[in-house]
Amino acid sequence: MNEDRKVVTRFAPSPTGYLHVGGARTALFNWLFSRHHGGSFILRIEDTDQLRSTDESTRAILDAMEWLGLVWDEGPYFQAQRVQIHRKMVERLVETGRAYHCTCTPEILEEKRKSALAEGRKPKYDGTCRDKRLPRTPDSVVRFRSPEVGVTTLDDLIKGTISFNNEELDDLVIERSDGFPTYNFAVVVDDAQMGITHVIRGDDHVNNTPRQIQLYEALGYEVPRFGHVPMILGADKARLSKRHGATSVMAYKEMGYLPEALVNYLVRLGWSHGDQEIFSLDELVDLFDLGAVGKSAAVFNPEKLIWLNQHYIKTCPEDRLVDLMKPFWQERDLDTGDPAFLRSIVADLRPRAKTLLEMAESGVFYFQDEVVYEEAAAAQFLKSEVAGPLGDIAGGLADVEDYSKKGIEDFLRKIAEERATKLKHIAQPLRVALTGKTVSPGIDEIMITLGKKRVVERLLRALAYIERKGER
RNA sequence: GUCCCCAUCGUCUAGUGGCCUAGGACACCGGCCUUUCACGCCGGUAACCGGGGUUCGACUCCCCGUGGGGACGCCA
Repeated sequence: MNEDRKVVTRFAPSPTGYLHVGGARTALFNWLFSRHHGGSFILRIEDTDQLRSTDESTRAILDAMEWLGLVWDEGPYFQAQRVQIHRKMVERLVETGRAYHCTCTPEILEEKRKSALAEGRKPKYDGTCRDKRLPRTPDSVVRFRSPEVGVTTLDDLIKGTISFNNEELDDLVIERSDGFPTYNFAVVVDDAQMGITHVIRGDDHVNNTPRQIQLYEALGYEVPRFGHVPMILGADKARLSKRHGATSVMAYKEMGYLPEALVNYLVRLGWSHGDQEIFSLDELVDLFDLGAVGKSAAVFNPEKLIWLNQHYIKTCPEDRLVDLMKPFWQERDLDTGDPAFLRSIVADLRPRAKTLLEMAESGVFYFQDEVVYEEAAAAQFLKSEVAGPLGDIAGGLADVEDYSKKGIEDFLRKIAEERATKLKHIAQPLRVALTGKTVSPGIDEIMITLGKKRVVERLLRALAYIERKGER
């Protein structure tokens, strides 16, 4: 093929479910490849399976693509709307003798398949109708007349050269009895007519490729370059599926992952650039190429994704992080109306959060003036002996002029000293009084974020709680 | 079963015949910091699937085995 032609790639999902992480990685590689080479990227929905395709799935896939930032230059095109074109091309093959009508029933075919498997043979169409020159009938399908001898060679951009003996390949169906083209045919016609120069897809398609190459040739099309990316496996090395955990891209959004974390994680599953782990999208566009994609399957490792997510939470611009967090708190009916308050909360929470969801949950106490005490925390720390120091804090806070981390720490240390105890002994009770929990951001950070007024209110509530408990 | 692909720490990977006493990252284990939890910092455990070749020299090249994955649909 002409090497100086502009690169055109595509992602062609079938709308039979959500976008899963494997598909997302394929889309990402296509997107990066075209961007890197200054080409364009097309989205095509392969909906020729009328039974399983749904509009909801299409919508879900588009949403996920957008969330990941994989914007397409053309499309989405819908394959089912192109059936007239496909039929015309099928007709052309029939006319030239490269395809023929077949009336074998699915039942008979299935039987033959089973017995072939049982006898240890490779199941192949036996060519019953190949030379019968049958006319089209309501139940007939169209099969491609594939060469019986010779070798078809694939020069894969990732896997290298792969050869197939043509005798391994049988006469595949290219048009179903319902008049719709099958995948292997439609994909060839569409890729060729849309000018796709590089077909980058999962390596579960390797075995389809020689058939497709034969179709390109029979149709008189230029054969594109292929790059087959290895599969993503679960922890047990089996193909990644729901039983390994979340596989839907949008599920990761809901679990509080940042799109850049998922993108960074997925790109490193199979691709690398020396020892570098963190990549911005711009860097990826600059650095990505198929030559650095590995040949072997990779195990999906949620731990590393979490680490990346944590990294991106730590480095995300504050305003954006606040915007990302809002929906998580609004979902919990919390008041997100005070921008300064939110910014401060987010600043407290972000260094210790793995996901936005976790961040949202751990920050709920900021919004609740009536702090809910965890039972064990209250039992251990809200006891009568801490009423003294907590009372001192509540009473003395108004006079603290330097209400900063430093000033607050000095103030608390002074109270500890006066009470002849150590800061650590009053820190936990104070933490429980302010948050209801034993684990939280730093006391000083919380006090600044909450402000003196709320801190005093919470302390008074805690003192009342201690008193009530003492009476029982 | 047949065909196709793959094979470096538990995981993701660097490595393209001498730079390897095999590097980085996640996870894990210690230590430091400390008002909890994290963050951070410092340190540690841990791998070239096996066997034959080729070569002065193999993680790197070839063959065989083994293991894993994929395909074998009127699904894509």
